[in-house]
Amino acid sequence: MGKNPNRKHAQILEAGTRVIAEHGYHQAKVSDIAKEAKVADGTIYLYFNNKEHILISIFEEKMQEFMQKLEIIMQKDVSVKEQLFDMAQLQLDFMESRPELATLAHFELLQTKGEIHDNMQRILFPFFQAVIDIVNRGKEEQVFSSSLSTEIGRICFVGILNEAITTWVMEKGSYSLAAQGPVLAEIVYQALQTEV
Amino acid sequence: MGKNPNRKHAQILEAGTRVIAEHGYHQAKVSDIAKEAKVADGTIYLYFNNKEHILISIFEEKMQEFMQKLEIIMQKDVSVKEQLFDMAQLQLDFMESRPELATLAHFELLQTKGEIHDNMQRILFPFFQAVIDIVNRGKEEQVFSSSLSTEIGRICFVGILNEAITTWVMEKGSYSLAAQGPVLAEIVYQALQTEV
Amino acid sequence: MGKNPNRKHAQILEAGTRVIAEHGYHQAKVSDIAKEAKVADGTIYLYFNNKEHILISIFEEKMQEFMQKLEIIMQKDVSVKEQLFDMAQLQLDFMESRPELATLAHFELLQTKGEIHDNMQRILFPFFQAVIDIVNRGKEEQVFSSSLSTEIGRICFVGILNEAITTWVMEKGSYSLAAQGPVLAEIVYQALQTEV
Amino acid sequence: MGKNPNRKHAQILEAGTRVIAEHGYHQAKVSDIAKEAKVADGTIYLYFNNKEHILISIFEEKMQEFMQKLEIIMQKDVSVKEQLFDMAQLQLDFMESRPELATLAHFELLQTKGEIHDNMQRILFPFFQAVIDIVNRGKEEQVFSSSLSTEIGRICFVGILNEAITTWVMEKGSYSLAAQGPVLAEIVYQALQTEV
DNA sequence: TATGAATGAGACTTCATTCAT
DNA sequence: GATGAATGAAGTCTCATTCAT
Repeated sequence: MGKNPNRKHAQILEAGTRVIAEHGYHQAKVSDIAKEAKVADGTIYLYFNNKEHILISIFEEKMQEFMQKLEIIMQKDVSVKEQLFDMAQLQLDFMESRPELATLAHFELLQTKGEIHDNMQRILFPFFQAVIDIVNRGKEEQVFSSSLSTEIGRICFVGILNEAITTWVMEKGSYSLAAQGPVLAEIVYQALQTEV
Repeated sequence: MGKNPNRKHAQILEAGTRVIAEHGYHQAKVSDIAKEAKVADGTIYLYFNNKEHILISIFEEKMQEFMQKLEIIMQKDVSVKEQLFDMAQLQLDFMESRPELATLAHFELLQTKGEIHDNMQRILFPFFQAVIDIVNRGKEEQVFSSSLSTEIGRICFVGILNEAITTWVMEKGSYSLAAQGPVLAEIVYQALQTEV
Repeated sequence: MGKNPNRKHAQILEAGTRVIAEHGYHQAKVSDIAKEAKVADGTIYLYFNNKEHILISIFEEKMQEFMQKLEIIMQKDVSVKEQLFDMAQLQLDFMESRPELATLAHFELLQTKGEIHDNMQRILFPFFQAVIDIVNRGKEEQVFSSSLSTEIGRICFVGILNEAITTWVMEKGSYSLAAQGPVLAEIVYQALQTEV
Repeated sequence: MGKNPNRKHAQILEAGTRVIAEHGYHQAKVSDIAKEAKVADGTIYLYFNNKEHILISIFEEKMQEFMQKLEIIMQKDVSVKEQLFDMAQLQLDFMESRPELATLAHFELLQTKGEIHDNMQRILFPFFQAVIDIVNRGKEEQVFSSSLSTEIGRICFVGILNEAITTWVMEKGSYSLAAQGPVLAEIVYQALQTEV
């Protein structure tokens, strides 16, 4: 009665997310993850090559889920403004419902080299690309300033939302992150119109 | 030849900055820092209680230096716009001239608990306060939207500059960060006028 | 399709011989032997008590096969010289056709205590006895020196052939071992005539 | 008062020799060696890169000692017979005074691949070369048969002495190994005269 | 002050063995 | 009998910290 065949895989991933989010990657012991997942230490290694692989897998899986939702938004035939608002809202909603992920998401910033870094970059790439796409579309449709480089546009979008999420994490989710969506989106929308 | 009495203290701090910036805090070995500082392993512990304290001291010292420069700007009797531009420029200039610090600066994001986190928050607090002050002044002088909360204003400023710095670090400083100052400041300035 | 009832037993033994000969006993994983034998890990334990017993069983079985051939030679009514030549040739032929066994055969040297050692000694005993018998017969028939102890005689025979086999294993069987039979036997025959 | 600077190095090597000889390399735990050497586990790693390196170092050091004695014999201006007798006697004397080494010496036979094997081969090479030299000299001086290949000659010498040593180890040194020197040397001397 | 050899707790990972199916 | 997922004990190695000199 092993239930779902990869039930254990999911259990470990969930446990890993909780433990790493709480203690940080380096403080998180594999045996803690095992205990949290209610499996033996060795069982971890039936599903993951090593500790690093757990972290990367968590990130990859969550990001996949996020990207699926993002792609639906990206394919909608709506105005730039509406799309940008939807994107921002999605990001905040997603993080609010998975606060551990919000904590993990900043991990890559630290890893300026090594396998973890490379994988994080790889995994984040499609998201960055989506932001670049919406900025470019806005510039083409002349709702955004053509005097701003696309990269600077991406920095605005990502930076404002990231800082909002980080702040919320620091405050341990004591208020609604999602409720800030419209305001933050409006600010980004206005920022991208800056003529320089 | 001991020169200055706390010559060693400075040596260790500089060495620590380089080693931690290169490998990350957890990968940095105390013995590596000692070697880089050209002192014995044990000497480190004459100046610092433990490894954590090296990190905190680095951060504290650099931030002190930064805050001194920032205070000069804050006390100037100039327009809100000029002050905000000066603040942004200072931050970018400072980071470009100390790329290791830029790398370290994001460390606190990871530490959601523990002594490091608490100290980082304490050290960053005066800077955040300065940003809050300029936002408030702008709102009072009605150059910024009064419909934006001050905290959201702070998020805009900090988020956009942080992301610009992070991106520059990731690209290993392959372009001039300081040169982006005017554009980024202009964007922040515009963003803060958003009516919601 | 179970064919022979102890078909699996033989499969595992053959697989064990290959895997242990290739990697050595300690490096050989039970799961590798299972994979090579195309059975499940757990199946191994239906036929063998533990990993050690696989090794002992391999040795025992191969030695049994060898001893059957040796006994035929021992019962032939031929001269001491002919019998000694036949014995040497058999040993080399046998090893050349089972190079994995040659590798395993030296294992006992390592185990100066423990269950493996005791079993190896037990298994090798009949072979040593056969060598002792031929030496004794030679001494009785006065073709070998009576001034040599039988044990020293045994050491000559076993030592020379063993070293020849070991060398051949080290050279990864790049030449014919069996072809050295007549020369090596001649040397042993002469050595056993040494008066001291 | 650290006494000799590499006192610890020697302590660990001696402890390693004892522990590995008793339990075998794979059964010997690094922590056992540390305990036997009366140092902390971590101290081992100040002097050796890893467990393998301990084994190789033991072998290398003992072999160096042996080779120094052997070289003295090799340079004496004596007859082939006398030199061969001296070589055999040295080997037996050396092993009898270091029974642990005798146990270790056979280890290389097992390691048909890997770093240990390569190092053992490298370390044993000079000894094999010395045996080859004496065999060649005997052939040149026509005291040994010219119809025997040098390699076969080496096999005789090494094989007979090895088996004598192994047997003595198995019997746990219950008799004098060195006392067998003259007899064994005589046998080897005679064996090398075999015409084929 | 300064040194750096020594410590030893603790982490990750492996793998022989078990047992529910 | 057969399976193979799961177990968990055990071992190697690291590195922050100490302390005798």
